[in-house]
Amino acid sequence: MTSSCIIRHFEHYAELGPEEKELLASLEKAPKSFPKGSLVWQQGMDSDYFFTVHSGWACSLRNMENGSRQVLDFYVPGDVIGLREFAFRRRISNMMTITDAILCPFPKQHLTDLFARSRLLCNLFFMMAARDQAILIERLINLGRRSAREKVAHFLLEMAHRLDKACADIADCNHLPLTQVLMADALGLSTVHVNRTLNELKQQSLTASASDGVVILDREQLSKVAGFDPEYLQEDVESLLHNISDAPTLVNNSSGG
Amino acid sequence: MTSSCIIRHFEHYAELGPEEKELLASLEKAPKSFPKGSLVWQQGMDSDYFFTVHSGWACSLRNMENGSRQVLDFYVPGDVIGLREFAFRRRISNMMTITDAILCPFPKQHLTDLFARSRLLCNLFFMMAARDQAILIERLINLGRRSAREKVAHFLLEMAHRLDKACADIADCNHLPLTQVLMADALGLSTVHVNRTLNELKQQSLTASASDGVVILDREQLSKVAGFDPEYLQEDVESLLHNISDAPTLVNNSSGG
DNA sequence: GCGACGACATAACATAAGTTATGCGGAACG
DNA sequence: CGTTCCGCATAACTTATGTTATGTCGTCGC
Repeated sequence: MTSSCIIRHFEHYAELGPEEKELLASLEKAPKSFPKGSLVWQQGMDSDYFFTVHSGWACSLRNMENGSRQVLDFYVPGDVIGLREFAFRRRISNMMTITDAILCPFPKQHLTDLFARSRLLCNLFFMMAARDQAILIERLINLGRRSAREKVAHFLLEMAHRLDKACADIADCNHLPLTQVLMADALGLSTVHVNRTLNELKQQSLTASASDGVVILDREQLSKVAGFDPEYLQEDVESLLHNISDAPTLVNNSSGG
Repeated sequence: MTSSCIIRHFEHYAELGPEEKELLASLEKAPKSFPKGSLVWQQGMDSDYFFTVHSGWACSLRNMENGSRQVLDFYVPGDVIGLREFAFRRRISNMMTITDAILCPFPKQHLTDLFARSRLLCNLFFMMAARDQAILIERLINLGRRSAREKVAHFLLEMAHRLDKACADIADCNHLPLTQVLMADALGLSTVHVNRTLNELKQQSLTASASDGVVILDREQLSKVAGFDPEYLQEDVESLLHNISDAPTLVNNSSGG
Protein backbone atom coordinates (compact mmCIF):
# COMPACT_ATOMS: atom_id res chain seq x y z
CA MET A 1 0.00 0.00 0.00
CA THR A 2 1.91 3.02 -1.24
CA SER A 3 -0.60 5.65 -0.26
CA SER A 4 -0.02 5.09 3.44
CA CYS A 5 -0.69 8.35 5.16
CA ILE A 6 1.97 7.99 7.77
CA ILE A 7 4.65 7.20 5.22
CA ARG A 8 3.67 10.22 3.23
CA HIS A 9 3.89 12.26 6.37
CA PHE A 10 7.35 11.11 7.32
CA GLU A 11 8.68 11.48 3.80
CA HIS A 12 7.84 15.09 4.21
CA TYR A 13 10.79 15.29 6.58
CA ALA A 14 13.32 12.81 5.31
CA GLU A 15 13.95 10.18 2.73
CA LEU A 16 12.91 6.78 4.04
CA GLY A 17 14.60 3.53 3.24
CA PRO A 18 12.48 0.57 2.13
CA GLU A 19 12.86 -0.95 5.55
CA GLU A 20 11.50 2.09 7.27
CA LYS A 21 8.62 2.28 4.87
CA GLU A 22 7.75 -1.30 5.56
CA LEU A 23 8.01 -0.74 9.27
CA LEU A 24 5.59 2.12 9.13
CA ALA A 25 3.24 0.42 6.73
CA SER A 26 3.10 -2.76 8.71
CA LEU A 27 1.93 -0.96 11.81
CA GLU A 28 -0.66 1.14 10.13
CA LYS A 29 -4.22 -0.09 10.24
CA ALA A 30 -6.90 0.64 7.70
CA PRO A 31 -7.83 4.32 7.55
CA LYS A 32 -11.01 5.03 9.41
CA SER A 33 -13.53 7.66 8.55
CA PHE A 34 -15.19 9.87 11.16
CA PRO A 35 -18.11 12.19 10.50
CA LYS A 36 -17.86 15.75 11.72
CA GLY A 37 -18.25 16.04 15.45
CA SER A 38 -17.20 12.47 16.31
CA LEU A 39 -15.47 11.76 19.56
CA VAL A 40 -12.35 9.89 18.46
CA TRP A 41 -11.54 9.20 22.07
CA GLN A 42 -12.52 10.39 25.47
CA GLN A 43 -10.65 11.38 28.56
CA GLY A 44 -10.07 8.35 30.77
CA MET A 45 -10.21 5.78 27.98
CA ASP A 46 -7.33 3.42 27.42
CA SER A 47 -4.73 5.20 25.35
CA ASP A 48 -3.91 2.40 22.96
CA TYR A 49 -3.73 4.11 19.59
CA PHE A 50 -2.50 7.23 18.06
CA PHE A 51 -3.52 8.46 14.63
CA THR A 52 -2.34 10.40 11.67
CA VAL A 53 -4.78 12.83 10.15
CA HIS A 54 -5.32 11.89 6.54
CA SER A 55 -7.99 14.44 5.76
CA GLY A 56 -10.18 16.80 7.70
CA TRP A 57 -9.64 18.62 10.98
CA ALA A 58 -9.70 17.46 14.58
CA CYS A 59 -9.12 19.05 17.94
CA SER A 60 -8.24 17.93 21.42
CA LEU A 61 -10.14 19.42 24.30
CA ARG A 62 -10.91 19.12 27.95
CA ASN A 63 -14.31 19.48 29.54
CA MET A 64 -14.37 21.37 32.81
CA GLU A 65 -16.54 20.64 35.78
CA ASN A 66 -18.44 23.89 35.46
CA GLY A 67 -19.54 23.02 31.94
CA SER A 68 -17.05 25.13 30.06
CA ARG A 69 -14.31 23.59 28.01
CA GLN A 70 -10.82 24.31 26.82
CA VAL A 71 -9.69 23.39 23.33
CA LEU A 72 -6.05 22.40 23.55
CA ASP A 73 -5.01 22.16 19.95
CA PHE A 74 -6.28 21.69 16.45
CA TYR A 75 -4.95 19.14 14.00
CA VAL A 76 -4.75 19.35 10.26
CA PRO A 77 -3.93 16.77 7.59
CA GLY A 78 -0.47 15.34 8.14
CA ASP A 79 -0.46 15.87 11.89
CA VAL A 80 0.13 13.00 14.25
CA ILE A 81 -2.26 12.98 17.17
CA GLY A 82 -2.03 11.12 20.44
CA LEU A 83 1.72 11.05 21.01
CA ARG A 84 1.06 13.14 24.06
CA GLU A 85 -0.62 10.19 25.72
CA PHE A 86 2.52 8.08 25.39
CA ALA A 87 3.39 8.48 29.05
CA PHE A 88 -0.07 7.60 30.29
CA ARG A 89 -2.30 4.60 30.36
CA ARG A 90 -5.44 6.68 30.13
CA ARG A 91 -6.16 9.48 27.73
CA ILE A 92 -5.75 12.84 29.33
CA SER A 93 -7.98 14.78 26.93
CA ASN A 94 -10.80 14.28 24.47
CA MET A 95 -10.27 14.15 20.73
CA MET A 96 -12.99 15.32 18.39
CA THR A 97 -13.29 15.78 14.65
CA ILE A 98 -14.54 19.19 13.63
CA THR A 99 -15.04 18.33 9.98
CA ASP A 100 -15.59 14.98 8.32
CA ALA A 101 -12.23 13.32 8.62
CA ILE A 102 -10.21 10.25 7.76
CA LEU A 103 -7.73 9.12 10.38
CA CYS A 104 -5.17 6.33 10.27
CA PRO A 105 -4.85 4.40 13.52
CA PHE A 106 -1.50 3.19 14.69
CA PRO A 107 -1.12 1.04 17.78
CA LYS A 108 0.77 2.81 20.51
CA GLN A 109 2.49 -0.23 21.92
CA HIS A 110 4.37 -0.72 18.70
CA LEU A 111 6.08 2.60 18.95
CA THR A 112 8.53 1.04 21.33
CA ASP A 113 9.41 -1.57 18.81
CA LEU A 114 9.72 0.94 16.05
CA PHE A 115 12.09 3.02 18.13
CA ALA A 116 14.38 0.04 18.43
CA ARG A 117 14.35 -0.72 14.75
CA SER A 118 14.83 2.62 13.13
CA ARG A 119 16.98 5.32 14.51
CA LEU A 120 15.64 7.72 11.93
CA LEU A 121 12.01 7.15 12.75
CA CYS A 122 12.72 7.31 16.44
CA ASN A 123 14.30 10.70 16.04
CA LEU A 124 11.55 11.95 13.82
CA PHE A 125 8.93 10.95 16.36
CA PHE A 126 10.87 12.70 19.04
CA MET A 127 11.07 15.76 16.87
CA MET A 128 7.32 15.76 16.42
CA ALA A 129 6.81 15.61 20.14
CA ALA A 130 9.11 18.59 20.53
CA ARG A 131 7.22 20.47 17.86
CA ASP A 132 3.96 19.75 19.62
CA GLN A 133 5.47 21.28 22.71
CA ALA A 134 6.53 24.36 20.82
CA ILE A 135 2.98 24.79 19.60
CA LEU A 136 1.60 24.39 23.10
CA ILE A 137 4.03 26.97 24.39
CA GLU A 138 2.97 29.45 21.81
CA ARG A 139 -0.64 28.83 22.73
CA LEU A 140 0.29 29.36 26.35
CA ILE A 141 1.74 32.75 25.57
CA ASN A 142 -1.35 33.51 23.58
CA LEU A 143 -3.58 32.81 26.54
CA GLY A 144 -1.40 34.45 29.13
CA ARG A 145 -0.15 37.63 27.64
CA ARG A 146 -2.09 38.72 24.63
CA SER A 147 -5.24 40.75 24.10
CA ALA A 148 -8.29 39.26 22.44
CA ARG A 149 -7.39 40.93 19.18
CA GLU A 150 -3.87 39.56 19.28
CA LYS A 151 -5.07 36.15 20.34
CA VAL A 152 -7.42 35.78 17.42
CA ALA A 153 -4.94 37.11 14.90
CA HIS A 154 -2.12 34.95 16.19
CA PHE A 155 -4.22 31.87 16.28
CA LEU A 156 -5.52 32.27 12.75
CA LEU A 157 -2.01 32.77 11.45
CA GLU A 158 -0.69 29.71 13.20
CA MET A 159 -3.35 27.51 11.70
CA ALA A 160 -2.82 28.97 8.26
CA HIS A 161 0.90 28.32 8.47
CA ARG A 162 0.35 24.79 9.57
CA LEU A 163 -2.03 24.27 6.70
CA ASP A 164 0.52 25.66 4.27
CA LYS A 165 2.88 22.88 5.17
CA ALA A 166 0.27 20.20 5.31
CA CYS A 167 -1.49 20.68 2.03
CA ALA A 168 -0.48 23.71 0.09
CA ASP A 169 -1.55 21.91 -3.05
CA ILE A 170 -4.83 20.46 -1.88
CA ALA A 171 -6.65 23.18 -0.06
CA ASP A 172 -7.02 26.90 0.31
CA CYS A 173 -4.86 27.51 3.34
CA ASN A 174 -6.50 30.79 4.14
CA HIS A 175 -9.80 29.12 4.67
CA LEU A 176 -10.20 27.67 8.17
CA PRO A 177 -13.23 25.55 9.08
CA LEU A 178 -13.57 26.96 12.57
CA THR A 179 -16.69 28.14 14.33
CA GLN A 180 -16.57 31.05 16.68
CA VAL A 181 -17.46 28.78 19.56
CA LEU A 182 -14.42 26.62 18.89
CA MET A 183 -12.16 29.61 18.66
CA ALA A 184 -13.54 30.98 21.88
CA ASP A 185 -12.87 27.70 23.66
CA ALA A 186 -9.37 27.57 22.27
CA LEU A 187 -8.49 31.15 23.12
CA GLY A 188 -10.06 31.37 26.55
CA LEU A 189 -12.57 33.97 25.41
CA SER A 190 -16.35 34.12 25.32
CA THR A 191 -18.11 33.58 22.00
CA VAL A 192 -19.52 37.04 22.20
CA HIS A 193 -16.12 38.53 22.46
CA VAL A 194 -14.70 36.43 19.66
CA ASN A 195 -17.53 37.70 17.56
CA ARG A 196 -16.77 41.30 18.46
CA THR A 197 -13.08 40.82 17.73
CA LEU A 198 -13.68 39.04 14.46
CA ASN A 199 -16.02 41.81 13.35
CA GLU A 200 -13.35 44.34 14.06
CA LEU A 201 -10.89 42.40 11.94
CA LYS A 202 -13.46 42.05 9.21
CA GLN A 203 -14.09 45.76 9.10
CA GLN A 204 -10.40 46.28 8.52
CA SER A 205 -10.48 43.67 5.77
CA LEU A 206 -8.01 41.43 7.53
CA THR A 207 -10.42 38.52 7.62
CA ALA A 208 -13.79 37.58 6.22
CA SER A 209 -16.35 34.94 7.06
CA ALA A 210 -17.43 32.12 4.84
CA SER A 211 -20.41 29.85 5.21
CA ASP A 212 -18.31 27.30 7.03
CA GLY A 213 -15.61 29.21 8.82
CA VAL A 214 -13.15 32.06 8.68
CA VAL A 215 -11.08 33.32 5.79
CA ILE A 216 -7.79 35.15 6.14
CA LEU A 217 -7.49 38.05 3.75
CA ASP A 218 -4.32 39.87 4.74
CA ARG A 219 -1.63 37.80 6.39
CA GLU A 220 0.86 40.58 6.54
CA GLN A 221 -1.36 42.97 8.43
CA LEU A 222 -2.57 40.20 10.69
CA SER A 223 1.02 39.33 11.52
CA LYS A 224 1.59 42.87 12.62
CA VAL A 225 -1.46 42.80 14.80
CA ALA A 226 -0.41 39.56 16.40
CA GLY A 227 3.33 40.00 16.54
CA PHE A 228 3.48 36.64 14.81
CA ASP A 229 6.79 34.94 14.22
CA PRO A 230 6.48 31.52 12.58
CA GLU A 231 9.86 30.30 13.73
CA TYR A 232 8.36 27.96 16.29
CA LEU A 233 6.78 26.00 13.48
CA GLN A 234 9.99 25.38 11.60
CA GLU A 235 11.72 22.26 12.77
CA ASP A 236 15.38 21.81 12.07
CA VAL A 237 15.35 18.46 10.32
CA GLU A 238 18.67 19.04 8.70
CA SER A 239 20.86 19.03 11.77
CA LEU A 240 18.81 16.18 13.13
CA LEU A 241 19.66 14.05 10.12
CA HIS A 242 23.22 15.20 10.39
CA ASN A 243 23.38 14.03 13.99
CA ILE A 244 21.95 10.69 13.07
CA SER A 245 24.49 9.92 10.39
CA ASP A 246 27.20 11.37 12.53
CA ALA A 247 26.84 9.63 15.83
CA PRO A 248 27.18 5.87 15.35
CA THR A 249 30.42 5.10 17.14
CA LEU A 250 30.60 7.53 19.93
CA VAL A 251 30.80 5.59 23.16
CA ASN A 252 32.34 2.28 22.49
CA ASN A 253 33.36 1.53 26.01
CA SER A 254 29.75 1.06 27.04
CA SER A 255 29.42 -2.67 26.55
CA GLY A 256 33.04 -3.59 26.27
CA GLY A 257 33.57 -2.93 29.97
CA MET B 1 31.03 8.91 39.45
CA THR B 2 28.10 7.19 41.11
CA SER B 3 26.25 10.30 42.19
CA SER B 4 25.43 11.28 38.63
CA CYS B 5 22.25 13.25 38.73
CA ILE B 6 20.81 11.97 35.52
CA ILE B 7 21.34 8.37 36.53
CA ARG B 8 19.61 9.01 39.80
CA HIS B 9 16.80 10.58 37.92
CA PHE B 10 16.29 7.69 35.56
CA GLU B 11 16.57 5.12 38.29
CA HIS B 12 13.57 6.82 39.74
CA TYR B 13 11.61 5.25 36.89
CA ALA B 14 13.25 1.94 36.15
CA GLU B 15 16.15 -0.25 37.02
CA LEU B 16 19.09 0.50 34.78
CA GLY B 17 21.60 -2.02 33.57
CA PRO B 18 25.30 -1.24 33.90
CA GLU B 19 25.48 -0.44 30.22
CA GLU B 20 22.74 2.12 30.48
CA LYS B 21 24.36 3.69 33.48
CA GLU B 22 27.61 3.98 31.64
CA LEU B 23 25.86 5.44 28.65
CA LEU B 24 24.26 8.12 30.74
CA ALA B 25 27.34 8.82 32.80
CA SER B 26 29.61 9.11 29.78
CA LEU B 27 27.46 11.83 28.29
CA GLU B 28 27.09 13.85 31.39
CA LYS B 29 29.43 16.74 31.89
CA ALA B 30 30.54 18.19 35.21
CA PRO B 31 27.67 19.70 37.19
CA LYS B 32 27.62 23.45 36.87
CA SER B 33 26.51 25.87 39.51
CA PHE B 34 24.35 28.90 38.72
CA PRO B 35 23.56 31.69 41.17
CA LYS B 36 19.96 32.77 41.58
CA GLY B 37 18.71 34.75 38.63
CA SER B 38 21.21 33.42 36.06
CA LEU B 39 20.22 33.12 32.46
CA VAL B 40 21.06 29.51 31.64
CA TRP B 41 20.26 30.19 28.04
CA GLN B 42 18.53 32.73 25.93
CA GLN B 43 16.06 32.62 23.13
CA GLY B 44 17.82 32.40 19.79
CA MET B 45 20.98 30.79 21.13
CA ASP B 46 22.21 27.52 19.72
CA SER B 47 20.33 24.73 21.44
CA ASP B 48 23.23 22.39 22.02
CA TYR B 49 22.70 21.18 25.56
CA PHE B 50 19.95 20.10 27.81
CA PHE B 51 20.29 19.82 31.57
CA THR B 52 19.07 17.94 34.55
CA VAL B 53 18.29 19.95 37.63
CA HIS B 54 20.42 18.68 40.46
CA SER B 55 19.38 21.24 43.04
CA GLY B 56 17.49 24.51 43.06
CA TRP B 57 14.70 25.81 40.88
CA ALA B 58 14.64 27.14 37.35
CA CYS B 59 12.00 28.40 34.97
CA SER B 60 11.59 28.87 31.26
CA LEU B 61 10.09 32.09 30.01
CA ARG B 62 9.51 34.26 27.03
CA ASN B 63 9.93 38.00 26.89
CA MET B 64 7.28 39.84 24.94
CA GLU B 65 7.78 42.87 22.74
CA ASN B 66 5.71 45.10 24.99
CA GLY B 67 7.96 44.38 27.96
CA SER B 68 5.77 41.83 29.68
CA ARG B 69 6.79 38.23 29.91
CA GLN B 70 5.26 34.80 30.17
CA VAL B 71 6.72 32.14 32.40
CA LEU B 72 6.20 28.82 30.67
CA ASP B 73 7.14 26.30 33.30
CA PHE B 74 9.09 25.84 36.48
CA TYR B 75 11.62 23.09 37.07
CA VAL B 76 12.52 21.37 40.29
CA PRO B 77 15.32 18.95 41.21
CA GLY B 78 15.14 15.84 39.08
CA ASP B 79 13.52 17.54 36.11
CA VAL B 80 15.09 17.41 32.69
CA ILE B 81 15.09 20.75 30.92
CA GLY B 82 15.61 21.54 27.29
CA LEU B 83 14.16 18.47 25.62
CA ARG B 84 11.62 20.78 24.09
CA GLU B 85 14.32 22.32 21.95
CA PHE B 86 15.14 18.99 20.35
CA ALA B 87 13.34 19.87 17.14
CA PHE B 88 14.97 23.25 16.79
CA ARG B 89 18.41 24.59 16.16
CA ARG B 90 17.81 27.70 18.21
CA ARG B 91 16.33 27.90 21.67
CA ILE B 92 12.74 28.94 21.60
CA SER B 93 12.58 30.32 25.14
CA ASN B 94 14.79 31.64 27.91
CA MET B 95 15.87 29.56 30.87
CA MET B 96 16.55 31.20 34.20
CA THR B 97 17.40 29.98 37.67
CA ILE B 98 15.15 31.39 40.38
CA THR B 99 17.23 30.07 43.26
CA ASP B 100 20.88 29.16 43.44
CA ALA B 101 21.04 25.97 41.45
CA ILE B 102 23.26 23.18 40.25
CA LEU B 103 22.54 21.87 36.77
CA CYS B 104 24.11 18.97 34.90
CA PRO B 105 24.68 19.66 31.22
CA PHE B 106 24.17 16.95 28.67
CA PRO B 107 24.99 17.44 25.00
CA LYS B 108 21.92 17.32 22.83
CA GLN B 109 23.54 15.77 19.79
CA HIS B 110 24.27 12.63 21.73
CA LEU B 111 20.64 11.95 22.43
CA THR B 112 20.41 10.47 18.97
CA ASP B 113 23.15 8.07 19.73
CA LEU B 114 21.69 7.17 23.05
CA PHE B 115 18.36 6.41 21.43
CA ALA B 116 20.04 3.90 19.22
CA ARG B 117 21.86 2.17 22.04
CA SER B 118 19.26 1.78 24.69
CA ARG B 119 15.68 1.05 24.01
CA LEU B 120 14.85 1.65 27.63
CA LEU B 121 16.40 5.08 27.80
CA CYS B 122 14.88 6.06 24.51
CA ASN B 123 11.44 5.20 25.81
CA LEU B 124 12.01 6.97 29.07
CA PHE B 125 13.07 10.12 27.30
CA PHE B 126 10.00 9.93 25.16
CA MET B 127 7.92 9.48 28.26
CA MET B 128 9.39 12.60 29.80
CA ALA B 129 8.58 14.59 26.71
CA ALA B 130 5.00 13.36 26.95
CA ARG B 131 4.84 14.27 30.61
CA ASP B 132 6.11 17.74 29.80
CA GLN B 133 3.28 18.06 27.36
CA ALA B 134 0.77 16.99 29.96
CA ILE B 135 2.04 19.69 32.27
CA LEU B 136 1.84 22.30 29.54
CA ILE B 137 -1.70 21.27 28.80
CA GLU B 138 -2.72 21.65 32.37
CA ARG B 139 -1.16 25.07 32.44
CA LEU B 140 -3.06 25.89 29.29
CA ILE B 141 -6.31 25.01 30.93
CA ASN B 142 -5.27 27.06 33.92
CA LEU B 143 -4.74 30.11 31.77
CA GLY B 144 -7.77 29.66 29.60
CA ARG B 145 -10.57 28.60 31.82
CA ARG B 146 -9.91 29.25 35.47
CA SER B 147 -10.40 32.25 37.73
CA ALA B 148 -7.48 33.91 39.44
CA ARG B 149 -8.28 32.08 42.65
CA GLU B 150 -8.37 28.73 40.91
CA LYS B 151 -5.27 29.51 38.93
CA VAL B 152 -3.19 30.26 41.98
CA ALA B 153 -4.48 27.30 43.93
CA HIS B 154 -4.00 24.89 41.05
CA PHE B 155 -0.55 26.12 40.32
CA LEU B 156 0.65 25.85 43.90
CA LEU B 157 -0.65 22.32 44.12
CA GLU B 158 1.01 21.25 40.94
CA MET B 159 4.38 22.48 42.10
CA ALA B 160 3.97 20.86 45.49
CA HIS B 161 3.13 17.53 43.88
CA ARG B 162 6.11 17.74 41.61
CA LEU B 163 8.30 18.50 44.59
CA ASP B 164 6.88 15.51 46.44
CA LYS B 165 8.20 13.23 43.76
CA ALA B 166 11.46 15.00 43.32
CA CYS B 167 12.68 15.29 46.84
CA ALA B 168 10.26 14.23 49.49
CA ASP B 169 13.19 13.45 51.74
CA ILE B 170 15.29 16.51 51.12
CA ALA B 171 12.99 19.45 51.33
CA ASP B 172 9.74 20.71 52.70
CA CYS B 173 7.49 20.24 49.71
CA ASN B 174 4.96 22.75 50.91
CA HIS B 175 7.45 25.52 50.76
CA LEU B 176 7.80 27.04 47.31
CA PRO B 177 10.50 29.65 46.56
CA LEU B 178 8.28 31.73 44.29
CA THR B 179 7.84 35.46 44.25
CA GLN B 180 4.51 36.99 43.42
CA VAL B 181 5.95 38.52 40.29
CA LEU B 182 6.95 35.09 39.01
CA MET B 183 3.57 33.64 39.78
CA ALA B 184 1.88 36.53 38.03
CA ASP B 185 3.98 35.99 34.93
CA ALA B 186 3.26 32.30 34.98
CA LEU B 187 -0.47 32.64 35.48
CA GLY B 188 -1.16 35.53 33.15
CA LEU B 189 -2.20 37.81 35.99
CA SER B 190 -0.95 41.14 37.29
CA THR B 191 1.19 41.14 40.43
CA VAL B 192 -1.40 43.21 42.19
CA HIS B 193 -4.04 40.63 41.55
CA VAL B 194 -1.82 37.76 42.61
CA ASN B 195 -1.27 39.63 45.82
CA ARG B 196 -5.00 40.10 46.34
CA THR B 197 -5.68 36.46 45.62
CA LEU B 198 -2.90 35.22 47.82
CA ASN B 199 -4.16 37.38 50.67
CA GLU B 200 -7.58 35.86 50.30
CA LEU B 201 -6.09 32.39 50.52
CA LYS B 202 -4.01 33.41 53.51
CA GLN B 203 -7.02 34.72 55.36
CA GLN B 204 -8.62 31.33 54.92
CA SER B 205 -5.47 29.68 56.19
CA LEU B 206 -4.93 27.78 52.97
CA THR B 207 -1.52 29.31 52.41
CA ALA B 208 0.96 31.49 54.27
CA SER B 209 3.94 33.53 53.22
CA ALA B 210 7.52 32.94 54.24
CA SER B 211 10.45 35.26 53.89
CA ASP B 212 11.40 33.62 50.64
CA GLY B 213 8.21 32.40 49.08
CA VAL B 214 4.84 30.79 49.61
CA VAL B 215 3.86 28.02 51.98
CA ILE B 216 0.96 25.66 51.44
CA LEU B 217 -0.98 25.00 54.62
CA ASP B 218 -4.01 23.02 53.56
CA ARG B 219 -3.69 20.91 50.45
CA GLU B 220 -7.09 19.38 50.73
CA GLN B 221 -8.96 22.64 50.82
CA LEU B 222 -6.77 24.06 48.11
CA SER B 223 -7.56 21.08 45.92
CA LYS B 224 -11.22 21.79 46.31
CA VAL B 225 -10.73 25.41 45.37
CA ALA B 226 -8.73 24.46 42.30
CA GLY B 227 -10.52 21.33 41.18
CA PHE B 228 -7.09 19.76 41.21
CA ASP B 229 -6.60 16.21 39.97
CA PRO B 230 -2.97 15.05 40.01
CA GLU B 231 -3.48 12.31 37.47
CA TYR B 232 -1.68 14.22 34.75
CA LEU B 233 1.49 14.00 36.80
CA GLN B 234 1.48 10.24 37.14
CA GLU B 235 3.23 8.53 34.30
CA ASP B 236 2.51 4.93 33.58
CA VAL B 237 6.01 3.51 33.64
CA GLU B 238 4.80 0.01 34.23
CA SER B 239 3.08 -0.62 30.95
CA LEU B 240 5.90 1.16 29.22
CA LEU B 241 8.39 -1.32 30.62
CA HIS B 242 6.02 -4.09 29.78
CA ASN B 243 5.87 -2.96 26.17
CA ILE B 244 9.62 -2.81 25.98
CA SER B 245 10.20 -6.33 27.13
CA ASP B 246 7.28 -7.47 25.04
CA ALA B 247 7.96 -6.15 21.61
CA PRO B 248 11.31 -7.44 20.33
CA THR B 249 10.28 -9.65 17.45
CA LEU B 250 7.19 -8.11 16.06
CA VAL B 251 7.76 -7.36 12.39
CA ASN B 252 10.39 -9.64 11.06
CA ASN B 253 9.56 -9.21 7.45
CA SER B 254 10.92 -5.70 7.45
CA SER B 255 14.47 -6.35 6.37
CA GLY B 256 14.12 -9.86 5.11
CA GLY B 257 12.34 -8.59 1.98
C1' DG C 1 24.59 53.97 59.15
C1' DC C 2 22.88 55.36 54.58
C1' DG C 3 21.03 54.83 50.05
C1' DA C 4 19.39 51.71 46.76
C1' DC C 5 16.76 48.06 45.64
C1' DG C 6 13.41 44.29 45.49
C1' DA C 7 9.37 41.96 47.34
C1' DC C 8 5.19 42.78 49.32
C1' DA C 9 1.02 45.52 50.47
C1' DT C 10 -3.07 48.51 49.62
C1' DA C 11 -6.11 51.92 47.60
C1' DA C 12 -8.61 54.39 43.87
C1' DC C 13 -9.74 54.06 39.48
C1' DA C 14 -10.09 52.22 34.50
C1' DT C 15 -11.33 48.79 31.20
C1' DA C 16 -11.26 44.60 28.64
C1' DA C 17 -13.86 40.94 28.58
C1' DG C 18 -17.79 38.17 30.52
C1' DT C 19 -22.87 37.50 30.96
C1' DT C 20 -27.51 37.41 29.72
C1' DA C 21 -30.81 38.10 26.44
C1' DT C 22 -32.90 38.29 22.04
C1' DG C 23 -33.25 37.89 17.02
C1' DC C 24 -32.04 36.20 12.46
C1' DG C 25 -31.05 32.91 8.78
C1' DG C 26 -29.77 28.63 6.94
C1' DA C 27 -29.31 23.46 7.27
C1' DA C 28 -31.11 19.17 8.83
C1' DC C 29 -34.95 16.43 9.59
C1' DG C 30 -39.26 14.34 9.97
C1' DC D 1 -43.36 22.46 4.96
C1' DG D 2 -43.01 23.48 9.45
C1' DT D 3 -39.94 22.66 13.41
C1' DT D 4 -35.72 22.35 15.54
C1' DC D 5 -31.18 23.34 16.02
C1' DC D 6 -26.92 25.60 15.31
C1' DG D 7 -23.91 29.38 14.18
C1' DC D 8 -23.77 34.14 13.94
C1' DA D 9 -24.95 38.93 15.31
C1' DT D 10 -25.88 42.78 18.53
C1' DA D 11 -27.21 45.27 22.67
C1' DA D 12 -27.28 46.43 27.67
C1' DC D 13 -25.26 45.63 31.66
C1' DT D 14 -21.82 43.47 35.08
C1' DT D 15 -17.49 42.18 36.78
C1' DA D 16 -13.07 40.29 37.21
C1' DT D 17 -8.89 41.85 36.54
C1' DG D 18 -5.53 45.44 35.04
C1' DT D 19 -3.28 50.02 35.95
C1' DT D 20 -1.16 53.57 38.40
C1' DA D 21 0.40 55.20 42.46
C1' DT D 22 2.33 55.23 46.86
C1' DG D 23 4.17 53.20 51.26
C1' DT D 24 6.49 49.82 54.16
C1' DC D 25 9.89 46.57 55.31
C1' DG D 26 14.10 43.91 55.04
C1' DT D 27 18.58 43.09 52.73
C1' DC D 28 22.62 44.27 50.53
C1' DG D 29 26.64 47.00 49.35
C1' DC D 30 29.63 50.52 50.83
